[in-house]
Formats: sequence, structure tokens, C-alpha cells
Amino acid sequence: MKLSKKSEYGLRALLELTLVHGKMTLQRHHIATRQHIPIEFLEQILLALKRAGLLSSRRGAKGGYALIKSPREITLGQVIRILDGPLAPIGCVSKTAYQKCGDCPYAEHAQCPVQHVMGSVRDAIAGILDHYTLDDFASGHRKG
Amino acid sequence: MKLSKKSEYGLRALLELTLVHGKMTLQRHHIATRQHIPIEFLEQILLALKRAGLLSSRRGAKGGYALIKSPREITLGQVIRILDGPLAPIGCVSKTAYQKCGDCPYAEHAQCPVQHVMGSVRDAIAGILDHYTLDDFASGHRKG
DNA sequence: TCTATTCTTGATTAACTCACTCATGAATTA
DNA sequence: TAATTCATGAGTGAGTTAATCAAGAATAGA
Repeated sequence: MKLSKKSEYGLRALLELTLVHGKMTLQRHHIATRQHIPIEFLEQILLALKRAGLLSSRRGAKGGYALIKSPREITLGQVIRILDGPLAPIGCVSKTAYQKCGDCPYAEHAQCPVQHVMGSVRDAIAGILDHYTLDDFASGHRKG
Repeated sequence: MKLSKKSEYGLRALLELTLVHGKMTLQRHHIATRQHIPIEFLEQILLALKRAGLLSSRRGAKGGYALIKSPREITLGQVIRILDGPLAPIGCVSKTAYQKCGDCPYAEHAQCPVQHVMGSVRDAIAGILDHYTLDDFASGHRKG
């Protein structure tokens, strides 16, 4: 049930970008220095977030990265799905990337007890992360 | 945020043992066949659960495995912690295996936003898995 | 245009974990 | 004593994680 370094770094990078949103862009080395992230690894992460449509970037002197959308429109769930894949603990209960389990003897007719519990775990995780925006994240407050 | 095959198999094996609890023991090949689990891998899992005090075993002809405790006293949270380690998505919010994060710029004084959200994710996961017993699991019903 | 700066792409890597598999040994029953 | 079953520890191949490296393309300013 682990969050990867990739996602953790990604969230911390987005936090920096959220704090300056609307005011300025940030270069990778600024983000890397402030958040103690290895710069080349950070790059991969920022590019993945760019490809997913969350960030814009400019090359060259005075280049940098910026949030494209409002921090209120981006949830942590979205970010983690981009960087780590589905939130569900097991493929057969994922709503964004369902995969039926090959070896489960209960198969698809879903009397599977594992599927049942893990379904509620998935809902609990997604219930939090899909309602927690970058804005909430930056202000450090929880949403009701 | 994934559940390993090891834990999944472990839960399915315990399900079989729960169904016959108090009545008989089961041999690894029975469990393996019924639940489609590779037998040598299953063995490792059963032994880990034995070492953790959940199962008893007997060798030789008529040997087998059995639950030591009542299925009402064993939670899925316990099982997954034995086989997969802590439930928490990140070490610094684990209650059973806390580890402070080395590179986080917010360090221990816990104004860390990542720590904050992941803390609630941990609580949500543990809230479900630590209250869901093998008994609930076998009856396929959720606890209120 | 030239140069320095910065993002972009793709390849490569070491270390680790996952999901087994194998070989050998020890206990139990018949 | 022979067959059966659990017990232990080592080994393995594939895949993932967390980077690292090298070379290229866009931009700004001189």
C-alpha cells in the first residue's frame, strides 16, 4: 500500500508551483533545491505532468514550468494516478483501470470476498484523494 | 497503493482455513488447489502466518494447517501487516512502523502537507482493515 | 548571429522487490 | 522402514524504482 517517491516528489513539486500560481514560473533547479529532489528525476516527473496536461513549460533562458489549471481543479488523486497508476489496491476493484483477476476462483461474478473488502478500501482512498485539491494541499487544511 | 499477491493469497488461504475452523485441518495442496495458488509460494505464506502466531501446523501423514485463534480475533489489517508490512502509504505516517522521512524539507515538526493527507489515507485504510475480521471476511459481509 | 541557458528526448543503470522455484531436511503415520 | 507432509534456506528471472547520462532543440540577450 505504498506511495512511490515519484508521486511524493511530484506532489511536493506541485506544491511549489501552487504557491506561485498566477505570479511566476519556476525552473526545475529551484524546485529541486527547495524540495530536495534529485534534479534529473524531477525532470521526468515534471514532463509526465506536462504531458498529462497539468503544466506548461518554456525552454531557454527565463524558461520554467507553471500550472496550467487552477489549483482548485487539480486533485491529488489525479496526480497520483498519473505518476503511480490506479489508486485501487487490486485491479479488479479499480474504477479508472479495471482489470479482471486471472487466478481468482471467484472470477467475475463477484462473490469474491477479497474484491469486496478491497472495494471499500479503494473507495475510502479515492474518497479522500479525489476531493483533496492542490489548493487544499497548499493551505494544509482538510476539506470537510 | 497495491496489495501484493502474497497478501492476496494469504487472505484467500485464511479464508479456506476459516471455513473449516474447529472442524478439521487443511493441507497445503488442498488450499493451493481450491484457491489456485502456486504450492511452494503458498508454503512460504503459511509459514509466515504460523511464525506470526496465527496458525498451527503438523508434519507428516495427516498433517496440515489450522487457525490457532478465533476468526473473530484476526483482522485483515493484521494479516496484511504480517505479509506486506505497514498499511501506511508512507513511513512517516505509520503507527505500527513509523520512520521519519530523510529528504522531506518539512522534517519532523510535521507541517508537511504530504504527511497530513497521507495520515488521513492511512487512517481510512486502517479504519477498514483493522475492523474487518476473518469472520466478516468469510461471511462476505461488511461490519457497520 | 553567437552564446548561454533551459527544457526535451531517449537510453542506460544499479539496486531492489515480487513471485515464484528448488533442494534438502525433519517430523509423523502406517 | 517407507511414504507423506511440513520446514528451512537458498536461488532465480522478470519487472519496478529511482535515478543518471548524453545529446538535441528552443529561447533570450549580447
